[in-house]
Amino acid sequence: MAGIRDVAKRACVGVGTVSRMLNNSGYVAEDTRKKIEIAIQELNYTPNELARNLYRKRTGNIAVIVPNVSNPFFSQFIDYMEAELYEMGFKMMLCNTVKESNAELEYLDMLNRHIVDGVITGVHSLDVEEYRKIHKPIVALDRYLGEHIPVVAVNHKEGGRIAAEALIQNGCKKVLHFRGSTIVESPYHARHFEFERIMKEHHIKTYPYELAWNHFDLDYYREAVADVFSKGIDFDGVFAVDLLAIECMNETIRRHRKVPKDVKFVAYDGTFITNIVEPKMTAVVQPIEEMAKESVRLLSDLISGKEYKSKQVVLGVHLRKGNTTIV
Amino acid sequence: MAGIRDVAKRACVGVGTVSRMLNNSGYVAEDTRKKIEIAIQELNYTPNELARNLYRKRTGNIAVIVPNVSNPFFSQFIDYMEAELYEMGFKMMLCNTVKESNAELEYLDMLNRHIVDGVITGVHSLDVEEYRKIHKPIVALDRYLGEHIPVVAVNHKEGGRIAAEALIQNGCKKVLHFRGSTIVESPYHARHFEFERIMKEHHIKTYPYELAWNHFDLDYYREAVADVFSKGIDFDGVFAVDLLAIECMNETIRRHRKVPKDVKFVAYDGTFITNIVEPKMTAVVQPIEEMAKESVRLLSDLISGKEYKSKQVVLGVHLRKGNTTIV
DNA sequence: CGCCAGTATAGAACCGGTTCCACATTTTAT
DNA sequence: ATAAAATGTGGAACCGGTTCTATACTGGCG
Repeated sequence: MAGIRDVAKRACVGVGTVSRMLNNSGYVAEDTRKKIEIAIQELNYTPNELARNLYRKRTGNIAVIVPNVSNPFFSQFIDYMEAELYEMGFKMMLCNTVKESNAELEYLDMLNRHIVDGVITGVHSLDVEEYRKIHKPIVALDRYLGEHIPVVAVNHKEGGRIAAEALIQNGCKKVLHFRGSTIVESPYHARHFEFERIMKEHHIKTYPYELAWNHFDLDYYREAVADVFSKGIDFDGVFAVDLLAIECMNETIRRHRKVPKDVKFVAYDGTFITNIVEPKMTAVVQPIEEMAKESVRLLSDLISGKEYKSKQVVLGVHLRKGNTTIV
Repeated sequence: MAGIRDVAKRACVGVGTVSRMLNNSGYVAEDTRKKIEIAIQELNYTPNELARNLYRKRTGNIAVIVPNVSNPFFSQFIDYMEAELYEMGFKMMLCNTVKESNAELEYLDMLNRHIVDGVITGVHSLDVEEYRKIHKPIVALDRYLGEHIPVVAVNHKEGGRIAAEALIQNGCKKVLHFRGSTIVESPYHARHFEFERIMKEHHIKTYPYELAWNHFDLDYYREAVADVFSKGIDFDGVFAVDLLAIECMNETIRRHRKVPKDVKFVAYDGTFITNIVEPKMTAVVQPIEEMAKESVRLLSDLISGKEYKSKQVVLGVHLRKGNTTIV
């Protein structure tokens, strides 16, 4: 593999001159430039980014840590993320962490080892204390990791309110409410809290069903739905995350109850899967693209050492009406 | 940031000794080891992987190029991929290419620039000629790129046969057949070819509908379905990839035709979305996990320069019966 | 005419690791 | 006892870039 010294020798110039020409920095005479170009052509030379990065102390890589890419919420997030990072000249390193709990720590260590320039973390597993020690470019997705780490979050309280209001307007009286585990600390509790509060305010009965903290898969959701039905709970409205809401609706239909006539559904997340079921699901939509955009913005500000204005970005959610609610 | 020379100085040893200790290579006396360990602790030293990689001429990064991660087939593939690569000590660089056509070329150039050690490509866009020039570790997913590039493919012919037989056994007489673009050269044509052949053999009418080569998104599929219905095509069976089959089924249901009574559906891919629609979709299931495993195996053989046995891996598919077919 | 700013270049030093070579000391084998 | 082998170590050279310093030549201006 030809190196810059080979090019320099061939073009009868110094290595510095070749480097200056490649980077368009400093003076290079026009005919010198020509000579070097020819030498590069002849030797089929490509600069070694590794050597470059060693000197510059940066890699252009960003690690994005998520629990599970198969989940549509995360796959859409990753999709937008890659586009945003590409736009800013970064490459995306994707890290799944469901498999092992110490993987998160290992990935964070990549910051010290100069493998990545920054990390965007969307997982809720590691002890927050671990992050307190790290003073490197990190952005958290929907999770508080201490004052020094910026957060991109959604307005969960508003999300809970919107969902509650939708079900109330549809005349629901007995609402099945699947909620995230209270074991983990997360901003999303606000959504369930607000939902319950408003329901109580309107004297509407709810059946809160608490889910396990570490399961997001179809099989688990199916079990939860079976559990609910086996208990013979009678409901006319459901609030749950996309996949679970869908499973619940399918079971409802299989039991010959009409949607939305007998039972109304409001999903939370609003990923594409709420649009591929029949009837289309009414959903509180998270602004996934915005979340990706803001994450990248905050992170690149951190990396370039720029003074960023807001350490905390809270994005709004909105209701997308489908056909699982009537009004 | 402390470097290896700082550690050496602090521990009163040579840099070579520190390096040997860190890599467990060569001789290091027990008490020297202790001294160095203490120095590392005190300085909070972490080796710079960039410098290491420069010398070793490897990065431990693999680029995985897919058209679109949001697509469940690719998101599941990526999910398995990451796990496999992690297992082998690699990090995964994820590259989406739908956005720009020259992105693929740019990502391939990362091989020359020593940003990645290998590439696994699951896209069908670039001119095959481009690949012929590159003699670096590349594995193709379901695509022939010349003799020197190993391929992981599925047995599409078998897939086409299985789908055809399923629809025939269900008594379909007029089958709507969505097929991939014939512009790109790909092994998947075998599936459509075999499907059509068997249908013709059984004197069953088909409506082949050719899709654009570079669209895999819901909106495009929706358009295609609308197009078919607007043409008033009359069908009692459908063969299409997951998402498209689902869209088509939903539209069928919306037009008050019964599934599977009036129309039968067989999807191709069998990702999780075929299991979350009602009725569950009968599908020809691709062995996504195997594909990921084999891709990584082939690639790591290429990287380590090992003589690999099979340049071409063909994996089997199977039918998973859902409720969009009767028998 | 002499001085200075601008243009142009070569090559040494550096980034932070790894490996290799030279050399010293200890252990084992003959 | 002594050669040979094993153990242990320091530091130079190297990986392939970038930047900095030193040096030289040019042209414009007082």
